[in-house]
Amino acid sequence: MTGSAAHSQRATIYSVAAAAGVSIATVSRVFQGTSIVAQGTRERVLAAADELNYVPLGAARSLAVSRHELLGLVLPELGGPYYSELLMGFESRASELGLGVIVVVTQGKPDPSRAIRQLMSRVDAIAVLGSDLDDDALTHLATVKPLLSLAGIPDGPIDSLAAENTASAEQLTIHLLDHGRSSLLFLGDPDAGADIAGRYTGFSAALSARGLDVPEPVRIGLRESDGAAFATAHLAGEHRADALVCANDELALAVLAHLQDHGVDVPADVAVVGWDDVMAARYVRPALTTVRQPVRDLGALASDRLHAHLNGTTDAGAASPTHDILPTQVVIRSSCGCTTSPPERHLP
Amino acid sequence: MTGSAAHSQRATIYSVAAAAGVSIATVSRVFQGTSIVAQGTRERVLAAADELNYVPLGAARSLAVSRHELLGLVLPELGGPYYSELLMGFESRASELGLGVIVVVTQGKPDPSRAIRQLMSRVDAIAVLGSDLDDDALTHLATVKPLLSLAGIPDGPIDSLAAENTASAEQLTIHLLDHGRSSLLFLGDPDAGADIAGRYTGFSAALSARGLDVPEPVRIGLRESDGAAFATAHLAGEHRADALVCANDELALAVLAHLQDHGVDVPADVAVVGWDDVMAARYVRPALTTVRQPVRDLGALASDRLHAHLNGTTDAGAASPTHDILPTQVVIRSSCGCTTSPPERHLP
DNA sequence: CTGTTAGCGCATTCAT
DNA sequence: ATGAATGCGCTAACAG
Repeated sequence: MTGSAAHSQRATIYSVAAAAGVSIATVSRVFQGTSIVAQGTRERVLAAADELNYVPLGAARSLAVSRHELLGLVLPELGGPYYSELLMGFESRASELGLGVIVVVTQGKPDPSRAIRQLMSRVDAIAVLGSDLDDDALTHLATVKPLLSLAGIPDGPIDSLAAENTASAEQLTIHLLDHGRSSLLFLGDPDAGADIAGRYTGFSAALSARGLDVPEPVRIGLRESDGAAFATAHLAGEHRADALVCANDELALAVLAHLQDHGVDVPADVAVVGWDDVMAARYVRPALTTVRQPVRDLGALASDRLHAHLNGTTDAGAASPTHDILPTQVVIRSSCGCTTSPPERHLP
Repeated sequence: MTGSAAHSQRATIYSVAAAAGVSIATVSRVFQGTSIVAQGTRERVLAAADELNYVPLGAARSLAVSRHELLGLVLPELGGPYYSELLMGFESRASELGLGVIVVVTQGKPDPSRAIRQLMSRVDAIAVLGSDLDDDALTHLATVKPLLSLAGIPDGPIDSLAAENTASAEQLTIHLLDHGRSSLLFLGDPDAGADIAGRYTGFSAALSARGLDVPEPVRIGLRESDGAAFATAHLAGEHRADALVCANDELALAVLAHLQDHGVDVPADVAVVGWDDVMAARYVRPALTTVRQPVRDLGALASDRLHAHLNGTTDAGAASPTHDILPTQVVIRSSCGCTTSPPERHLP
C-alpha cells in the first residue's frame, strides 16, 4: 500500500488509555464529549490517540449504543440527474443530522431483496425509491425498521414522500391543448412506477375535461433507445399525434432529436414535452418544455423524516402513515409551441 | 409509522434460538451458512426467525469478525454524470464482492475532514476523489486504512487510479490544429484537480510540438455560469481564439450555447470541445466533440483494488504504491470542425 | 451435527 | 474528575 505503515494493528480504546495513563472510560469521554474531562487529561488522551493513530471502531460503538447512526437509501439506478440530486439532498441532510448513508442500487443486482435485507442489518432506517419491491415486501420491511417510500404510491400503509405529478401533468397537457393541439400521446409506462402513473393520470384528466378521448399510453421505456424506436415507428405512420407528452426528458430528447433528423419540424409539426429539466433540455433547439421537480429537497426531507422517527419526534407508533407531496414547476420553453424571447438557458 | 408493528423490541439471536429450541451457535450457522445444519433444525430456525422478524445486527457481527464489510467513497459533489457513474460502478462491484458502500459528499460540508474521520470508523477501506483534502492529509489517512485516490495525482505515496488525460488532450489538440486552427485556448483551472492539470499538460504538449506558444489556461470554474461569463468576455473581444478546449462538457456546452446565441458560428468561427461526453453533447448542434472516460469501470476497479487489499491478495505492506491509468476515447463529432455524416447520437 | 464459552471495542452506570 | 465493571449481539474455536 503506502509502503509505510501497515494497517495491521489498530489502536483500540485500551491502547490509548494505557498510553495516556488513564482508564478507557476517560478516553471514551473525551471522544464523545459526553462528560467533562480535566484539561490536562484531555490533552494527554488526545496526544496519545494521535500518536497511536486511533480511530474508534464504529461497530463497537454501535453495539454499545444500539444505534448504527446510518441511514439506508435504496435506488433503482443512478442514471440522469434525478437520482444524483436525490442522493445529494439525502446525504447532505443526513450528514447534518450526524448520520451516514449507505446506498444500494438495485438495478443489475441478481437478488435485490437480499441486498436490502443486508442493508437492514446495518442501518437505523431506510428510504426506498422504485417499485422493484412489491408493496407487500415493503410493508413487511416497514415492520422491522422505519421505512419511507420515495416517489411511490401516495397512499397505502407505509409512509411516503413524493413530488407532485398529476396536477403538473394536467397543467402541461392543458397548455398543449391551448396551443391548439388535439391529438396528444403519452409516452411511458404507467405501470413502471407511481410517478409515471400519476403523470398519465393528469394527462388523462386534462383530456377528459375537454371532452377528448384518452388514448392508451404508449408503454415504452425511458431510455434514449426507446425514444428512437418510437420516433421510427412514428415516422412510419404508426402513431398519429401533434403533441407528445414524454414521461421524462431523456425520452423526450431522444424523440425530439430523432424526429428532427428526419425532417419533422418541432414544434410546428409535433410538440414534445418531458419531465425533469435535465441540462440538455436547456441546450436543445427548440428548448424543451418540461417539469422541474424539487428532487434535492425531496432527498433532504426524506432524511428529516427518518431522523424524526428515530428520535420519536413524531407520534410514531399507532399514527396513520404520512403521505407528503412536494410541489413541482412546469417550465415552459419552446418545444411546446411557445416562442420564448430571451433564451433562458442560464438557469441554475 | 406503519401503524402496525412497533420497531421497538428487536429480536436477537437469543430470542430466535430460544424460539427454535436451539443454541445461538446454530442460529448463527444457518444465517452465515458457515457450517452444515440439519435440514430439520435449519427449517425450525428459519421459521422462528421469520416469525420474530429477526434481522441480524450488523454492528455485532462486525465487532465479532472485526470487519465492517463496508467501503467508503468520498466524492466532492454529485453533479453531472461523472460522479453518478463512478458511484454506480463502485457500488455495483462492491456489492458483488459482498461489500456495502457509504458515500460522503464533501461539497457544502462545514468540516469535510470530520466527516471523513467518522467515515474511517465505519468502513474497511476508502476511495477518495477530489482535492478537497491536501495530499498530506490523505497520506495520513492511508496510514490507518487502505486508501485509494481516484482521479488524483498519478504518483506520490498513495495508491491511485485515474482515467487517462494527457494523451487524449494532446490528441484532441492536434486534431484541432489539423483543422487549421492556430489560436487555441484552454478553459479550466489546472489547479482545481489533477485531471484538469493533466489535460492542460496534453494541450500544452501538442502546441509545443508544433512550435506554437502555449497560452496560459483561462482559469475558470466548470459550471454553466462560468462558461457563460467566459463567452461574454470573449464576445467583448477579451480573448482571441479560433478553438476552445474546455475542461469539461458542461463548460463547453455553456460556451457553445452562449456564443451561438450571439451570432457566433461554431465551429466555423470558433471550434469548441470538451470532456465527459454527457448526454447533451450528443443532442446539441453542432454535436460536441469530446472525450469519453471509462468512469464506471474506474469505479468498479476501485472496489476491486480495495477489496484486494482487504484480503491481502496483493503484496500489500512494503510494496510501492500502485498507479493505474485507464484509457479514454476521443469522440469526434462536429463542434471541432468535422462534418459527421450519420448523426451518431444513438450511442449508449 | 450441535451446544458452551470466550471475547470483539466501546458506552455507561456506579463508585470513589 | 476518574476508574472498575458490566453488557450490547454475534462469531468462532472447542467440545462433545
